[in-house]
Amino acid sequence: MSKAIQAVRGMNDLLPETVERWQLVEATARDVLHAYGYREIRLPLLEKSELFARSIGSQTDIVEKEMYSFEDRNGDNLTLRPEGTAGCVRAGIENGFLHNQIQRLWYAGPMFRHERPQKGRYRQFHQIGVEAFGIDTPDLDAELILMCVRLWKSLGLEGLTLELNSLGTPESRATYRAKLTRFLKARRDQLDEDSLRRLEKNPMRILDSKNPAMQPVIAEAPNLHDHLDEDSRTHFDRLGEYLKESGVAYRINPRLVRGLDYYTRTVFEWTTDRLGAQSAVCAGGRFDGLVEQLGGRPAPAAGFAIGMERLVELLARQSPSPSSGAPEAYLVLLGESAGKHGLRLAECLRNAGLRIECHCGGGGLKAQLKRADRSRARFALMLGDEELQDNTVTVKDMRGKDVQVSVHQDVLIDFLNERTGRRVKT
RNA sequence: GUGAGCGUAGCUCAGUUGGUUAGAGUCCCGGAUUGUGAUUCCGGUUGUCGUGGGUUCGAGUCCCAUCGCUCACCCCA
Repeated sequence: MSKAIQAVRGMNDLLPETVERWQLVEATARDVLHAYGYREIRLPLLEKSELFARSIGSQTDIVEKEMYSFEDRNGDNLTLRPEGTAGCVRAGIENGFLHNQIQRLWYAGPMFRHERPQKGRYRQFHQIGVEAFGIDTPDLDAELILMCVRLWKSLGLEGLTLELNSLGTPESRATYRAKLTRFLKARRDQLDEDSLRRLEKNPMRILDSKNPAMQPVIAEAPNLHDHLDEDSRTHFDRLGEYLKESGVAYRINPRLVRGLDYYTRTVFEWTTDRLGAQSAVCAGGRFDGLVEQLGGRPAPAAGFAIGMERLVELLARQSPSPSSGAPEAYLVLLGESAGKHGLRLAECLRNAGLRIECHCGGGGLKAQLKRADRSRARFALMLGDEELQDNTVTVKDMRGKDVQVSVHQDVLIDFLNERTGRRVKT
């Protein structure tokens, strides 16, 4: 045996058992999003590297050290997308559908970040992203959150907490940031190593520190909310009213800081305490300046992204795995002539919409029934010399009590439809 | 990028103070009167003990390096 090749670190295979749960989440999400008038958009995995530097921010960790960037054969600097918003905005500007218009869009797919893998964090991970353009009022912010609530409910998800904050406008944020930096610099000696590093690059992150020793300093630090501009404050208050009106519980977290530079005003995060350190399952906010920043006519926008791996993991630990996709019946074929007849019979059943797994490779009845069992099929259909003589099939219920009946091939479809409850027989 | 823990059969793991040909369960294959699965019983296949070096008469076990995995920090969905 030659040496086996391993998958790239942090890039996982999703095996069939897992995929079934993913498909359930994807289908549910699609239905919910469509219920709000959001339309799917499909975007490239590769973009010019500059797009991310200009949107996410050149000083952010994502752009500075986590992107999969390379030069292609033309010498263009390209990057595997680390998130979806930038590409979506780029596509909107390029295709002209943001120009003075309202758009509600969603997409799903893999994102790539070169981080150290740990629970809930992988180098290839998947997001469902939602973006709405052209609306600057907080009713949109509320709609996005209500959409999340509906999705959690549809999936039967429990234990998620909504955290809310407002970052204000770029101007009010800059003022606050300067004030915070002055405050922290005066207390340099009380800051830990991480915070000293963040002091220059992203001082607001210090407020989010997990280090207990930092808490006294953080408690005294100036509050972002006291520095919000008038419009941002009204916007935030109105969002709160909408949510109360809709019965959505939330917690205001003035320390909630998003890591991407383009966020303005509303930011939110759905978190759980059941997934270890990577607790954010869904997060988003407003990015009113991004369209203009990327070269489009100014247009307000807001959106969020769901971390699929985290959501699926959360779902997995609270409900047993769904068993969709199992065939309705497994066709057991005994002998040469049954083999020939069997392929035709299987096609016939599939024409009627049934999922049929047909035995291949010969073998005795015992071995074939064993496979029938493992296929998760409800029924085993046995076809041998005896059945061929009188045009019947022996139908064995693999899941119920040991019931076995002989059914004429002419009425087999009706029989199976009725027994599997696929359709009510007329 | 930093730290900690762990690498023994396809999978889950055991393996005494270093001491013969390295074990269990599971999975897979076959059998228990010819065409009846899942349950039970019997039999069988499966290992460069992650990799490379060192210590030793002798290393799965001790030491060093390296690779990989996991979790946490950081970061974020």
